[in-house]
Amino acid sequence: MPRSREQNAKIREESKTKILQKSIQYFAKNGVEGTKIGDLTKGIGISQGALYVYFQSKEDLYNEVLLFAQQKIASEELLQFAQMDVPAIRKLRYISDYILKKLQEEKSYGYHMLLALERRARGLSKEDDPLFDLMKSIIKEGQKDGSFAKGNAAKTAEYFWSVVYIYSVKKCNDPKCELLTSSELERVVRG
Amino acid sequence: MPRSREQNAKIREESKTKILQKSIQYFAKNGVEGTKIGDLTKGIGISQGALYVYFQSKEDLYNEVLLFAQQKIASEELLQFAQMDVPAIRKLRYISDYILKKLQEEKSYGYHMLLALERRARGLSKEDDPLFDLMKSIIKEGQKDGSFAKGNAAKTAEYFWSVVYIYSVKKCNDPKCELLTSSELERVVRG
Amino acid sequence: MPRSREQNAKIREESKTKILQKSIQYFAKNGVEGTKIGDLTKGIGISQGALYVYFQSKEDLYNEVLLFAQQKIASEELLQFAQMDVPAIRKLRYISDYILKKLQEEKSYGYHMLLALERRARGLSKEDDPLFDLMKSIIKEGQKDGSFAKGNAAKTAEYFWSVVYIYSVKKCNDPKCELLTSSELERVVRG
Amino acid sequence: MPRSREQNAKIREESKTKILQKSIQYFAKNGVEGTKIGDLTKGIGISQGALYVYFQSKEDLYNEVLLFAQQKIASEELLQFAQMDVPAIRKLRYISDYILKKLQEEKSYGYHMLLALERRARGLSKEDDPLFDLMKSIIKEGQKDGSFAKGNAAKTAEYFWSVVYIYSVKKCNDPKCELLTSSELERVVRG
DNA sequence: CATGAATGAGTATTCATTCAT
DNA sequence: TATGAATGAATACTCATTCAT
Repeated sequence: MPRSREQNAKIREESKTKILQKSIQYFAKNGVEGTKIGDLTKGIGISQGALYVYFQSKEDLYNEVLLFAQQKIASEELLQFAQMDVPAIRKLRYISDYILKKLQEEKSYGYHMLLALERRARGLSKEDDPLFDLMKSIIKEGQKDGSFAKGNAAKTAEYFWSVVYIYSVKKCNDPKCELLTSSELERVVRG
Repeated sequence: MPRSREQNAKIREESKTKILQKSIQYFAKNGVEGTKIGDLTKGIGISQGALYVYFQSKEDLYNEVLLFAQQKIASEELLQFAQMDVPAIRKLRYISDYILKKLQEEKSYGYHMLLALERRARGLSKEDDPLFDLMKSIIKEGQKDGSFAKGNAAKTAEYFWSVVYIYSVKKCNDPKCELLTSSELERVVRG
Repeated sequence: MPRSREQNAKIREESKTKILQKSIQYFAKNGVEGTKIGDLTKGIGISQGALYVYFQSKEDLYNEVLLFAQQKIASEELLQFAQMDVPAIRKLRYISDYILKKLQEEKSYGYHMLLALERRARGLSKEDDPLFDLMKSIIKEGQKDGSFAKGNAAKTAEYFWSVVYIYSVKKCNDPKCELLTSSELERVVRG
Repeated sequence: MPRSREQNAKIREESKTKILQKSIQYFAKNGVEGTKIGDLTKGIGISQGALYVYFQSKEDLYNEVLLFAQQKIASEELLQFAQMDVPAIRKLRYISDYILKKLQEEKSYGYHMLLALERRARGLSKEDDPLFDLMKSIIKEGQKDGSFAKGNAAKTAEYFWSVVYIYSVKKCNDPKCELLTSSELERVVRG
């Protein structure tokens, strides 16, 4: 009895997700050029051919991995902090605490964050994205109530996430490295 | 009639420096894995063989390029600011102004800075280096006179240079990107 | 549907053996340095990449080829002559006849013999090997019954195989060259 | 004052001889393909360019080295033994003693002998040469007086020199290896 | 003639991708 | 779909030879 169309789609989706999930650490640690398909598939536990069933090319896989990481990060509680009914300065603290705690505790969180921020932090993309918008709106709010430094909110948001990015990179390369404290991280916003 | 020993030494020195100098932008833009020896030598205007007269391997070249960039940055006026007879806060300002102005004006300064900071910023090296020591001593001084935020000076110095690094990366990938202002950069130190 | 594990193992085994088998003549004729991977793979009828699926490097392939040739030679009837219930002098004659006949008739036998003896004959190895042990024991036996010249049996065995080696080389380079007769070859042992 | 034509010729000859002399060990140890011009010239203590003043190519140098080695060996006392007024068996002994003693005592004698015999021993040349003729005539003489085994004298001479060749190779690769004794060597002739 | 830096064709090796099973 | 052997274009590196000085 052949599988139904839905079952097939589900299985396909699961396989694809498994590959994306496990690819993240390779791209995070070694970049696109530094990641070898042979190592990757061996690490994942699939054949090289299987990869090309789900992805057209290494480049394609990498792009999907970036999207996957962005969605993972954005689907976290992170975005919910923006809607809490507390002053901007508290929101910022919740976010900083959350990120730094996760970076400290979950190795994979660093990989996700690194890849989620990669293109923007390196100046390769200016596209809108939820993380950026989140921080921008909090900064505007905080500037209005006087608790944050004046200045271009978009620029400051980018500053904030750039710092998060570079510390994700550090943590990814050296898991024992010391992270910033929340108040250190917040300096870039609060001035 | 052969060239004199000095002539040869000079030719060798010049060739090696030319290679190092011109390699910087390739490694800064593309990293080690992304830099192809064929492109590199074509860009420099030498044969592939010539490269291997001076460097044992691509990896070797890359390491020498990193050192070269570090020395270039450290040989700038940058280190002299530390010895000026002004308060720490003024030294910091001179340094911030200097770096941001150079990053803005000279494309190659970004390449040098990026490579000079690369290993440390990515958590791949903890070795002492002049830039790091410079900032650490200024921070200690500023903490003593109360103008900078308290905290581990080494950690704060690393924070500062990490920000300089990531903005060098941005500038390298997108020459038109907007840089931080000095006071924005200084936030990570002043709190 | 993927091949079964056994099918793959068989394919691998066959491919590897095919490469080893066909490489022999290249290394026998041209040595390691004189053998070009491009020529070799073209001659075998495979891509260059395929070679590196089975062997780590040219050096590695060469070493495996040496072993393969040794095993091939040692798996021949050659070793069985030692156990026959005849005097040493007859064993020696059987062996001499066998080797010289095969050298004469099968071009590939010369390649195998050449490579099997290569390292020992050139003074690059003193390891025990079946051919050497075979001859040593026959020599000891023949010395005991007085039919062979006195002297260090190991040294005499090496002498014998050295002569076989150099005539294999000759035959490999000049297929029309005249070989020794058995009694000429046996002189080194019989005195 | 420019040098006279003769002086120039003499200097040229000396330089060339020096190169030939010192090249021998490289070709003896590593063969043509295994000998790198860079190593060779460095070892000799001349520039790479200088080599091409005297020799057209590596191949050319190698051929001249072979000739040089042959002449060196043939200019030794070796050839004089043939004219001594003693039985063939004594001549053979003188020659065997002489060769084995020189091989034992002078490392460079092995290199010369190896190269002098190289092409013939490997079946790459059938040209007449003095060593070969020397042995052939002694063998014929010994066969006439009944002290040597019957058979084709040319073939036996080749056999003799092949053994000398392979033991030169051994000695060259492993200077501590044990050589044959004269009577062992003579077996191939005496039967 | 001598030097040694430079060349570039040649060579070994890698790796993303394909394809028969 | 899944496998992994095979491909071949790309890549790093070598080395005999040339040439300006």
